[in-house]
Amino acid sequence: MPEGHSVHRIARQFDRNFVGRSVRASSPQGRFAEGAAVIDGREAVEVRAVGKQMFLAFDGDLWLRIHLGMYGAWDFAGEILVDPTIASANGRMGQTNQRGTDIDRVMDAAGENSLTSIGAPRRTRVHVRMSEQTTGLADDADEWPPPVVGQVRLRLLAEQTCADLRGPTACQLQSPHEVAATIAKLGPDPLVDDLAEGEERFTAVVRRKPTPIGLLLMDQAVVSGIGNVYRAELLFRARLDPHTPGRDVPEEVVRELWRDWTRLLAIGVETGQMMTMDGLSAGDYRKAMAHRDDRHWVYHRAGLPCRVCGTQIVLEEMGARKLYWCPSCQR
DNA sequence: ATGAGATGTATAC
DNA sequence: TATACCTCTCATG
Repeated sequence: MPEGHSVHRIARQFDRNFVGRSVRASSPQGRFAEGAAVIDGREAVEVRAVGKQMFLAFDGDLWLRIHLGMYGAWDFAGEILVDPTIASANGRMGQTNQRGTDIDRVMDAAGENSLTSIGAPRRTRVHVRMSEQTTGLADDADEWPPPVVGQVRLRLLAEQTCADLRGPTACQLQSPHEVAATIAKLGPDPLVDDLAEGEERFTAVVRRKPTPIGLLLMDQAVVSGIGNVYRAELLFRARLDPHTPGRDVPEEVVRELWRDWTRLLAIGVETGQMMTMDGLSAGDYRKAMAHRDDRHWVYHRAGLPCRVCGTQIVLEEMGARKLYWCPSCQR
C-alpha cells in the first residue's frame, strides 16, 4: 500500500536488478498470461516511477504499467543488488528484498533495518549484496526459481533475481504513446519534474480551485504520489485546515506545501519509512519509531492529544478516506 | 480462527 | 456516493 516513496524505491530496485537484462515473464495466477507472454524473453531497458505508478520498458517499445493500488505488492527474491540511494544510513540495507510495498512495515517490526528482521516471517530468502560486498544470508538450499506462493499475477525472472507481483490495481502493457498519455494526466512529482516547474504547476492549480485542500493533495492530477498518510501529515505540518478551499490558501503556504512534499518524499525514498516528524532528537526519534502509532503528528491518532497543543485529534471522512487533523493547530 | 481495516483507484448509479 | 477489486496485517476471541 504504497504512497509515492515506495514506488520510487521499487523502481530503483528494478533499475538495479532488471534493467539491461533479459527477462522471463509468466503469470502463475493466469490473469496476465497474455501480457506475460508478450514480455517473455525481452530485455528490460528502462524503468520510470511517476507518483504511485511504475513503468517498466522492454525492447521493442513495449511498456508495462503497474499501479499497486491498496494491496498490491512486489516480492523480490534471489540475488539482489541494493541501490545505494535507498540503502539505509546505517550501512546495512534499505529495503531490497520481499514485499516492495511492505518494507516500511517489515522494518517497523524490528525497529531497525536489520537483515534478521527481514528474514523472519518471510516466504522467500534473499541474498543481498551492496556493491561488491555480500551481506546476505547463507541459504544455498533454496530452490531456483523460488516456488510460487499464493496469487502471483506476474513473475519477472532475471538470471539471479525474481520479482513477484500480487494484487495490483493495474498491470497492463502500453505503447510509448499510451505511457505518455498516462503520465500527462498526472500532477508533478518532485522526483520526476523540475522542482521549480513543479512548484509553479502545483501552485497554479491549487490556487484556482474551490476544492478543499485536503482533497486536492490526494488528487493525483494535482500532485503525484501523496496518499492518505502524507496528506494528513503535510496539512498538519503546514498548520492548515483541510477544509480550506485551494484558492483561499495563501500562495506562500501552497508553495511551502510543495516544498515540504519534496522534502518528505526524499526522506521516504532514502529511508523507506514515512518519516514526517523529522527534526526530532535522537532519543525522541528512537521512541517515535519504536511503536507504529508513535511516529506521526496526526495520522491514526484520532482522539489522542495533539502533540503540540493537547487538543484531541479529530477523525473525519474526506474523499472517502479517513482524515486526521488537529482543529486547534490547523486553521 | 475470524474479521475488520488499510499507505488506492476505477466504475456504475 | 457506493461498490468492486484483491491481499495482507492486526486485533479480537
